[in-house]
Amino acid sequence: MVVYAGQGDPRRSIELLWRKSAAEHRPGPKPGLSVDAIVDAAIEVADEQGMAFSMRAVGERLGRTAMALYTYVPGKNELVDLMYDRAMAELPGSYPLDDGWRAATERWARDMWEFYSRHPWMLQVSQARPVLGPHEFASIEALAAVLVSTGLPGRDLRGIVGALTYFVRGAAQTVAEARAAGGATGEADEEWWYARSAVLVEVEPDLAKKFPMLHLLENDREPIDPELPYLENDAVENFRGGLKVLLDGVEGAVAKP
Amino acid sequence: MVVYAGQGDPRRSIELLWRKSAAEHRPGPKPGLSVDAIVDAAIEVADEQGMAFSMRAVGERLGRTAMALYTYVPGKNELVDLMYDRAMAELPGSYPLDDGWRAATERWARDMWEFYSRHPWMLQVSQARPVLGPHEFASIEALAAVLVSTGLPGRDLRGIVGALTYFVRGAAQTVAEARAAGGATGEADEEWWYARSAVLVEVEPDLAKKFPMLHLLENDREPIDPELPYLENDAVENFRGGLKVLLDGVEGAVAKP
DNA sequence: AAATGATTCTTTATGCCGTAAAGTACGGGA
DNA sequence: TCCCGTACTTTACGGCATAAAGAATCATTT
Repeated sequence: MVVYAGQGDPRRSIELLWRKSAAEHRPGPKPGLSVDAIVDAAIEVADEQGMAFSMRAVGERLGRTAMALYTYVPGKNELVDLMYDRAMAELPGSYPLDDGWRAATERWARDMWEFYSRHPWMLQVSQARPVLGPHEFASIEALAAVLVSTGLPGRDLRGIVGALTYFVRGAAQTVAEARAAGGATGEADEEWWYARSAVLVEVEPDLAKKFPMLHLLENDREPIDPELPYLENDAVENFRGGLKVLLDGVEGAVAKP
Repeated sequence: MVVYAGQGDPRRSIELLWRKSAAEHRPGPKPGLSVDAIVDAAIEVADEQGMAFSMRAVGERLGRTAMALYTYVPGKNELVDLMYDRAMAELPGSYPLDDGWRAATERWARDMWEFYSRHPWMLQVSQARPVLGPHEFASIEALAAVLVSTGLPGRDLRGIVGALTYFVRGAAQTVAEARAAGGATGEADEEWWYARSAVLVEVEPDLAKKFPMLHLLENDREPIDPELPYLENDAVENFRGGLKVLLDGVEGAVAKP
């Protein structure tokens, strides 16, 4: 399930994100919950069960029914926006530039990678439209500050920010989904590959001859961390290699204006 | 909704993908449908309604109930795998290298961009594990052939393939989801921004001062195609700029081994 | 002190979804 | 002609988000 940002009433959504609600409440029972408590609980549930968590599950974790949440939050979409921005608060607001923009950008990429490992459901929140919460702004600001220090004009930087963001998200998504798929079926990567490659050669014996370039791509594979499962090793290797190429490209732009 | 590849019975799934089912059917009524007819109908529905299409909707398009599909296809997951591989058949199996690998790669990127525009639901099929269908293989083979021609070793190429793929998918996702979100609510980008920026300045008047680097990023914006909505122009600009930087990085690797 | 009415939270219900299970109608082989 | 596997429908189940209505609570007004 992909969740699209900001579809409800704009005023209500943004005031919730920036916590600008009037805190007064006179009559009636005292509120036993709060937006923050709900958001935190929802993040916990999503970390465990993925984006397909249910309002029931969040309510249960708080000892309430699903409908109780609707007192504090207009709906699931808005709750996801709040979760998104709340999680972003974990990310650094700035990166030291002592070792130059490249080291800082690498640091940013690693932080993002680990962040998405902790909160894989974040990768399923649509990027089409920003959530417009305070921590989302802060997180983009941190990367922007690093890249502005290259001296490149905004026109170039926008493409670079996009490329870096897409790249990190894509790489993180691959491992996240591998873990989710493996976790869901309890099937490790090795078993998965074993079962399928057996059928594959049976069904298409000339696979290697039909797609020779693919086989060339598989050369020189060196295990990085034998503790990690197959696909994760792949992903880590690809992440490092891809990031290097990307940053080389940026370096080229910085050198020759 | 994100759909994970290959979770069912491996033999059944792969034989379906490669269309290796025994075609004999003796007793009983003649089949009125076929796997291909179902897959084509499902793609049509998904093109219109996105990945959250329902089995009922696909059945209706074929004049059947949802359950009729289960005679041909084990479940929705397997159907999505089939749709994925079927759609991939639209992509070229090879790219001419007459103008060099860079021109060919740019062509590939543009093809992918347009492909994802036609079939945005493809972006929601998990990339963690390959579908292992014939057209998926062919499509990766095409890009691999282009990149192998650079002479770079497989170790480098895997990272580059990843970076290119993540980048194109990410860029395409941004427009695809913008269109989907706009289409769902009938809200154009301009209106969306207008409503939200008004509330935003009201809620946080010092936004520009709090995030100064973000504002630097917004410099020098030039409209590319005034026909396109706001966010799509952005996306096209970012796509071109990001791809340039990425390919510059590859060029650096090719020049200096 | 009692009544009012806003507020929290639960209960119930609606209409989606994928798909399991059971039933019906068809038609080739014995 | 009967048999039985096949194509397809009907019905049903459990799960989802959430609308609507009711119960319980408590600051404020009378």
